Amino acid sequence: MNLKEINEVTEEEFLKNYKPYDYERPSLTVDMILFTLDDEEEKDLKKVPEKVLKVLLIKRKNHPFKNCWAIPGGFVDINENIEDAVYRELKEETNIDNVYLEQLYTWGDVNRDPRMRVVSTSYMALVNKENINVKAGDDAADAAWFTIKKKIIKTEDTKIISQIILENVAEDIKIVYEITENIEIKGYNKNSKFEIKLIEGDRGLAFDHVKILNYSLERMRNKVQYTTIAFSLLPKEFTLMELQQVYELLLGRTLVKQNFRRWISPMVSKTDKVKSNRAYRPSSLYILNKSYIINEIKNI
Amino acid sequence: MNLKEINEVTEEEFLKNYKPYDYERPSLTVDMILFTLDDEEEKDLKKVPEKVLKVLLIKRKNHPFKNCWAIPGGFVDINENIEDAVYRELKEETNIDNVYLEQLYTWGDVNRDPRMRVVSTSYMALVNKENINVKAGDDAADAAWFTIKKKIIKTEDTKIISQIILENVAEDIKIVYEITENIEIKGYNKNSKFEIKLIEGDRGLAFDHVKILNYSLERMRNKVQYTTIAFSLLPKEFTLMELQQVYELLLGRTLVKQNFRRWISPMVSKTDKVKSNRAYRPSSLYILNKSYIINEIKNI
DNA sequence: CGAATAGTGTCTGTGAGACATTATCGT
DNA sequence: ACGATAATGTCTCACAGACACTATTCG
Repeated sequence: MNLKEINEVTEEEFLKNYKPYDYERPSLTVDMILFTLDDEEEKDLKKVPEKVLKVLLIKRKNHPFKNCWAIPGGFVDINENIEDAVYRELKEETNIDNVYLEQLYTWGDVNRDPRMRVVSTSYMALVNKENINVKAGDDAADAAWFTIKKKIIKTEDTKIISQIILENVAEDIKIVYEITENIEIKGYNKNSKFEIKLIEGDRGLAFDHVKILNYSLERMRNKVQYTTIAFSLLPKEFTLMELQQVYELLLGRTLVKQNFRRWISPMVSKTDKVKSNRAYRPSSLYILNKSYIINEIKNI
Repeated sequence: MNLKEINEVTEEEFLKNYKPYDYERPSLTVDMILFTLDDEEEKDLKKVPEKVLKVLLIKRKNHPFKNCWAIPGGFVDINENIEDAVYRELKEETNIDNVYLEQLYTWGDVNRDPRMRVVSTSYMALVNKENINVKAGDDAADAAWFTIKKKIIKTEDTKIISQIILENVAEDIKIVYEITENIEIKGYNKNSKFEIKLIEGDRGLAFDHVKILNYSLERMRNKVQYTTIAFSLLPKEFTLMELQQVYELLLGRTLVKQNFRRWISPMVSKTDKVKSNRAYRPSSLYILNKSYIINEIKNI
């Protein structure tokens, strides 16, 4: 044993005497982007109601961004895993329990929050509206589902201009953002910079929450193509037409009926129930074959 | 104006008087998983050298996990964006500058670090070894490239057993972990739990770094299929055989030559240079067409 | 010349896209 | 009967997989 080793402390001793340096640390929060599906009003009984995508927002009752709408979330406790925090917050603000929350991204810019340094890890879930029951949390004056749409306005080589439209008819709120995505090449990857501008609505969303919503829409559009998350938006039993509507909504393009059915057919099973409350031939209800949740599905 | 509104403070006043509550906060670090490609020794001039994937690890010179190998990284400063921190650390430990670092995941379990609560956001980059020059940072006694391989041992319905093998011949180190992935269904998503066991080597990697490496290998395998990141591992000019080797290595399966060439052909352009230092017909060097970096490529 | 890779040609089956047709419901 | 969707059928074209063959280099 040489001199150096004699002078060394063991890991046990080191940890016993360890005092964290007294430097400042960021606060850590979690955000949950909850998406759900809803039927648009349709009086004509001969037509299938259109589906719309909705996102859960809360109205902040405290400063900063008082009275602005925001993505629900909260602080992570020092003795709490991040995962546990997000499931706790989810349970506090809705009654949801058995949902899969997927970690999306961690937002760590210095000036995200005007109060202090706050780093936020965002999670996303797709839920069936019938299963949940939203209640406002501590920091929320109100909670409401907003329809969310992303419209592509213009695409160039390295620039994409789009709009994010958030709307709640009951509250009479419409918020429209214009998002300019500038694509840079860094090495062999693309790296986008976003410019965000509020173009309609009295006030925008709190913090950098538009950016987070935009990111989660993109992630969802990708995931929908090779997983079965789209099914989370529908009840256990659904018609193939409803399922197709969901895919069209999430992908942002129309699909040819028979081709969609051919693609989806190995994943679903027909039940002996039918849905028949409208002025056309009733359609069979289908369920998802469980094995397809585990294995990645073929690209649509 | 009602009584409530009279009593309200403005956001400006609120922020001026805001004192952060004195609760404990986690420390925040970044980890960088750097992958590169290397030729395996091949004396037979008639054969093309095999490619191996390598990952950069540093040897910790302080407690905890003193003398264990670890993923390079460091603390995020309170006045520093997370992104800036990871690029700063990258520059400090290597001389890399113009690489794209992709955020992977944020690890937030309470007991990740025996000293205190540390939350870590990990980033990944694929680099060409020729462009970089690794130097050990402050907390690192040493830095070295380890070959990394993931072998599937057994796959069942909801359980996958694999091994992660890390090796450095110069340092005479071989570390093997067995990873058992238990797949659960949560809603319409899969949710994996991992059991990790060191089965070869004097000591394992520091902290939860095997878990992070495992995650990044999976992410890379996915990304390789619809982006051009594989090209980051090669020099600007490469042969189609080298490129195929990279794809085979990252995907973990062999590809048929002509099919691979047909698939890759729209993405690359032949230069008028050739590579000819071995005992067989020289091969043309190719370059990637820049437009394919931006647009997503077709699935392989 | 031999042993290896470079590079091209081509057959085949699968499956996506598109279009067409019949069946069935409520009004 | 009408207007809508349900459900099935089928033609075509693109392309992935597989295999075969020739060309070229260095030792």
